[in-house]
Amino acid sequence: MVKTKEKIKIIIADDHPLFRRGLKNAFADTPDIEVVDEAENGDELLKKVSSAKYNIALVDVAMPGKHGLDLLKQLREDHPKLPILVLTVYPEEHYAVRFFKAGASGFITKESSTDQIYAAVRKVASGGKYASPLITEKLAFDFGKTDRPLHEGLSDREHQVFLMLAEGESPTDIGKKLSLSVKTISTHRSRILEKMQMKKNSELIHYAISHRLLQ
Amino acid sequence: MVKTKEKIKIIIADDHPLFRRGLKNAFADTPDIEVVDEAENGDELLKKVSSAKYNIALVDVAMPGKHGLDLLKQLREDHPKLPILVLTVYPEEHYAVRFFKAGASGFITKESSTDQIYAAVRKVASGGKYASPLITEKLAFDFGKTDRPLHEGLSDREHQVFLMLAEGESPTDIGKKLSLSVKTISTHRSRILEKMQMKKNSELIHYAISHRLLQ
DNA sequence: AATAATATAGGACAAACCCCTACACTTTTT
DNA sequence: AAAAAGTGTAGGGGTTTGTCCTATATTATT
Repeated sequence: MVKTKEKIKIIIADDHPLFRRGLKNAFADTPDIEVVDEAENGDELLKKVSSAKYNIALVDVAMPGKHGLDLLKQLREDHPKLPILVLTVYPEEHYAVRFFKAGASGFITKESSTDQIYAAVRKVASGGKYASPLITEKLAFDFGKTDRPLHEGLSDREHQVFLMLAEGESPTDIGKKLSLSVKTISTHRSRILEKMQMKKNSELIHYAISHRLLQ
Repeated sequence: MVKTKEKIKIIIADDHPLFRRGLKNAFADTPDIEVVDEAENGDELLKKVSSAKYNIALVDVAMPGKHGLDLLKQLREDHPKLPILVLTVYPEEHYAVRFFKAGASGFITKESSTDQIYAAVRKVASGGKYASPLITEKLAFDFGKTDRPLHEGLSDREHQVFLMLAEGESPTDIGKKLSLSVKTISTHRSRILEKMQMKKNSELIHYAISHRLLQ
């Protein structure tokens, strides 16, 4: 139907040379997608992207230098119209939401097959959003809920207990410090975990650290 | 000294299709190295390695199924003569020593350039050992054992349990995964805490995060 | 060969923890 | 105003962990 079709021009950003090579090679098989540039860290990506000749940025968010949400937000700010397809190594349903909220157009893991990646690129290039079925489900589930960070939904008492748990204090100690029964702390804990959609204290610790809620 | 140009036959094991593709593509450029097989997890690797003949196994040690030091040791046991070149995403200095002790012939990170990987493969194929300059330095440095990071004093098993605890896994789950009694995990935990001069699991988590030992 | 470290785990008991339930009180919603 | 939802508190009962001690087989180190 289309004769002179414009190729989708993408820039890939990943700190692993071999992974970039795999990507380039994979896209070499497609008639409609072309890797026109690459970057091996966030700063390089930001620099190259300013020349504005790409249709998509395919970005690993776990790179040295500027990375993660910071990188994503920066990209968004500098180039509001450039669609960003986020690549990640972890199956993190947890963070997918965050990335989408920060403006990503798609989210795929590195375990994905080439076909999945082609699909994601095409979808995103045409202005759509792409997420794996798993993540889509998760997003749908989350979308009734708060727009704010998870921990802001906690009550004052819960927040207080949350921080103490995140610091590794035992329910018993917390109970003593607050002159409450361990049972009470335990109940708070359950509600905290529920609100934050977590199952273990270790997740609270990770959350608190990554959100700089400690010290 | 080699006249007959036998190609070095390697099998690559990595769970990321695109990374495997990158590797294969990179070796397609070399006249003396050939990727003759691949595996996408540890068990598949063990199976394949027992049948066919390879000169080297190039193995990502962070795969689903059998992996890490366990995989390495198993490979070593089944095929004492097959040189194993370990690939990893982790910051090399933390783990290299452990892998060499377990019988790896070489150790490179996924950040390596193709040239470094070619060099490593050739070195290892000819019966040598390969380590990046950084690791070599580190090894030499550690020889005059100054104050080493706490976690390096752990035995392999302890290290493994340490990481699982740091990820927040419960003793019961760890026991199941490793087919060990909870008691054993508990004993390991005590020794880990003692060696690392800590008292609580939460400290392990903090340590692991701040030392980037978790993916 | 001797010694130390490692990997394994049992027993016994205590401490801690978790799930479920409950209830009073407050805030929000209808 | 009535109903619903949220918050702070805690008990009961069962499960999981931790502790301390002990033990044995296998490796490493000296």
